[in-house]
Amino acid sequence: MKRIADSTVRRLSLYLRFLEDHEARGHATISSDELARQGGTTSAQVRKDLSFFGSFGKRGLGYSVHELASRLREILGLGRDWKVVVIGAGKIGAALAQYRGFRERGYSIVAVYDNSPDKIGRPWDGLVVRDIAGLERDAARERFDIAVLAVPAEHAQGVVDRVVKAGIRAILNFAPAQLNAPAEVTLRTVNMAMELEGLSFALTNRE
Amino acid sequence: MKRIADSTVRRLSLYLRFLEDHEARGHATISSDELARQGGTTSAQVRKDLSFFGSFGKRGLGYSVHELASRLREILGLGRDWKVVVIGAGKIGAALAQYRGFRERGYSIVAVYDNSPDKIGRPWDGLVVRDIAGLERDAARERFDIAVLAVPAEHAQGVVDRVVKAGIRAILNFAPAQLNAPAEVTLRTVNMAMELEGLSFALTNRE
DNA sequence: TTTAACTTGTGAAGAAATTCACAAGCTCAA
DNA sequence: TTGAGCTTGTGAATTTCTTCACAAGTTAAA
Repeated sequence: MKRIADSTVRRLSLYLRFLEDHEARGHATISSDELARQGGTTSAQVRKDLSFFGSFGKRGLGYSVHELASRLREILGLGRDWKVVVIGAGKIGAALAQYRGFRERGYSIVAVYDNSPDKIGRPWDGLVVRDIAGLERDAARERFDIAVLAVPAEHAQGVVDRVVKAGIRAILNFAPAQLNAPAEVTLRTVNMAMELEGLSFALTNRE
Repeated sequence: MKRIADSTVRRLSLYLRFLEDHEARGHATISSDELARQGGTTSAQVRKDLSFFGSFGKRGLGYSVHELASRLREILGLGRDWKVVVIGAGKIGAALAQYRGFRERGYSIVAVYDNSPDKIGRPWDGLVVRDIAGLERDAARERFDIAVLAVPAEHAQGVVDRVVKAGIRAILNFAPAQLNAPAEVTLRTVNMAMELEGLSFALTNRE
């Protein structure tokens, strides 16, 4: 498959959100123009994004809301359940765990790890905090799909290395650190500092 | 000033992080190549990013770590304190509040708002949760710079409208919703669902 | 001083992403 | 069946972003 830009994938997520709204309201079809308006983009962009994956619309009519939503779910890998492990049983991990959209979309948090003796063994959102030392062993048996990192920046790279060794191939990192993983592992970082600095940059450099 | 791409600003944040490391280790100079290696980019990219703002290096030698860090802080608006309000006194807001890097970099959380009678008046990280109804009035007096939104998606647009009316011109949104704000307001959204779907997309569409 | 080894800053080239613009297909009403 | 009114899908054009490549400046050693 031709390489798909990250920006395209993000927009597909967005379109899916809108489609689900429309689905809930019982709308049968939607045009690229309507999707574009809601997503803050252009209709050509919407059609181009979709065109990488096939042609889902009907000329003159638009897209079947239900069918397009269904295709996007398939494209985004929402057709199955993903086993997510949270690494770091602190506040950030806890905030993530209570995020509704998580389970709703098929991401099930099946385990939580920490390295602190104070936390290991404690109950945590219906689970018990496990010792990070057992990650590789557990992963071999339980086949985790995605690791969410909510650990301090100074430990993040070490955790990534273990996660990779454990055979997990997708990582969502919340530590404010630049991390390296082999090419076959997908790593995304959400960095608060970067977002805030984007804002203060804009506030400072406004003409 | 020429419009600066978002991607450039994000990289500047990254470079600053590295420079601070090097500063702490007492390194006097650094080359674009070293910065690039750490940031996962190319030296040409580093130099190009910096060139939008001036020329800070010395040929044959590289950049003064201290001077470049200082210039980047200035560019990113880290020379002053920013007054941040958190809207939504739930778990996400709480997780944000305890994030160290926040205060360290000059972002001070000066107020927290909610609309729930259960929460209003309660202590919260050294503050007292305020009634969102008073936002506009408070903002006029206290001159808030940045609003961090940690409210349910269905309320997010309403809150944005109030925040804008209150004269705040930068918003960091954690609600999984596509929001609209006038052009003079900078709005960034961090959307967990989008990040996760980026991962499951990658896992699903790997050839 | 001279030379070798570096490194920056930046136009120009190249690649990637977005937008344009239009042929072609579909629907509906008459 | 015809025609008007929409809307898609997609090459081409355009814009934006990244990489190339090299002149010019700096350092240090001989």
